[in-house]
Amino acid sequence: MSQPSDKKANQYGVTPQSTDFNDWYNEIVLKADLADYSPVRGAMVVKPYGWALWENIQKILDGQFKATNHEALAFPMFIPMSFLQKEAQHVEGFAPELAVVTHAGGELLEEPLVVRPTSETIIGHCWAKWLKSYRDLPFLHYQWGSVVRWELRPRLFLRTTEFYWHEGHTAHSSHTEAVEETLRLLEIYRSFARDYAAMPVIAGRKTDSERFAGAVDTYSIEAMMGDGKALQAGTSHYLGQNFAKAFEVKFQDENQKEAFAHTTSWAISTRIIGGIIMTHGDDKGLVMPPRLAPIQVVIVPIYRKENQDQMLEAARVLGTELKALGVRVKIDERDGLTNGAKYNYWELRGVPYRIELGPRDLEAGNVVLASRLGGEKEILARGEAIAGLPGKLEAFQNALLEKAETFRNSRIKTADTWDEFVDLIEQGFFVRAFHCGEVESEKKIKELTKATTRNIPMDSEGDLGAAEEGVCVHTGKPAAYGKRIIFARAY
RNA sequence: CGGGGUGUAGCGCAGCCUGGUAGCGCACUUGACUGGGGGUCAAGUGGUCGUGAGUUCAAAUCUCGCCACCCCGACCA
Repeated sequence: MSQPSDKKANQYGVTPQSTDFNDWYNEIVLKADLADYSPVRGAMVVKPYGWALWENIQKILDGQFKATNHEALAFPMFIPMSFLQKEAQHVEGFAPELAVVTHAGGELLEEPLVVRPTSETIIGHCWAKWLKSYRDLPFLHYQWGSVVRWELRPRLFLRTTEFYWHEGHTAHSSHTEAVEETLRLLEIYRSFARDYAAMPVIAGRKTDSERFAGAVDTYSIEAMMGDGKALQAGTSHYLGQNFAKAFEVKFQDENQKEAFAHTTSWAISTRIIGGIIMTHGDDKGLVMPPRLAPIQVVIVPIYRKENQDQMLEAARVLGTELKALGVRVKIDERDGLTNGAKYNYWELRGVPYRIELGPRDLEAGNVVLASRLGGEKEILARGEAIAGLPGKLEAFQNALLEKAETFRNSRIKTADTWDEFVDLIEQGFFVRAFHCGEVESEKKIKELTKATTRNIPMDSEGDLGAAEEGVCVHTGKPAAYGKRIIFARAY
């Protein structure tokens, strides 16, 4: 662990966000014990604390999938190379980043196997076998697993060679139903990000150039990181009949006619952990949203040698009472560290609340409560503190969301002229602007400003999605989409 | 692949110019003292100096090749 003597590090041993946001991010991930580098470039090791966070994310999302009648299953990680080639856009999109197995069992394989970059193709293949009648539909499937994309510039959590996710795949008899499904998942993602990760996101449809390889429409939730850059935190795709036609996913409909299924796919990956870090983290380290935090409250017993056993025991009893209320508690029983070192240790790891329990408190029947969001430490009567903690955790959750929302709202601006647009992007804002919808123009904008279209906000996004007419901020042509869209530099 | 940079203990670095057989801080181990915001003292563990070759009595240090990693750009959940 680096010390305050490090060149760029602050008193907490971390490069401040304002000095270098990227360095800050990398250091936090490593020092907070979320992940580590592996011997393979770009492939990360997720450490227990990071995985515990991911497990909490999985639990919530998995519950929501099941509540909407989806079924979990598992497809293999190896896909015949020829499958990828069946959907033209798809192979074009993924070819550069495929990892391919050419040898197995000591022999050259007749057909190379792709390590799945995503599973639309192999699932399409299987569905074709399973689907006979409209009565079989819909297929509402999803799987938890990992996929491999040979990225050129990996970053812990944000862009790793192998990453963990769930991928949902559904097949429907009608266009309408498939589109409903696509939007249903977008809403599940939006509310998950907001209500659990405390990340305010903009739900919207992607423009042509940002669409998933092989999709008819791609929807995303876009979050704003602490440096103003955008992070695509989840996607939901309406695939139309593209994959159904490539894999002959067809059935006999009510009118005894042969029809192709309409399919969707959707995903949230471990990337969202990077999003949580960069949305809430500060110069002391992580700040975990309580609803996802592996540890919600840490108890630091304060003692001297002569009362060590007594204080540890008191801490354990307190911990047990909190656990009984459903609070995720950790007791820091490590000896030989000063209290200050422990405080910093848990603050770096973003634990929302810390209870200090010392001899004076024990005698007076009090505890000291400190919030990761700062402010004065509170001295509370023991019983009151215990009973009040679940409520405080909720309040903490809300405060985090509010903080993130205030920050985000202050960094979304509207531009009507090109000069304005460039200036705002340069300053790191999300920019609402009209666009003509031409892919060439999007490319040019990216070249000139490094900004891309994030999405076309849904009508439900309030002012951000309000209907409005205007002319393209880049070409001056009439605007497409009937509203302003979001531009930003992105991860 | 293009541009830049770095490889010396787990991490961060010094030593290299001017060759003489490796050092500092943190971490780690042991003990004592300490203990309400990153403690003190003492004693320790840990390195074929990225790799191969060359020059030399002698190479972390000089020469040449190779490799790896990091940062910036194109790609992306």
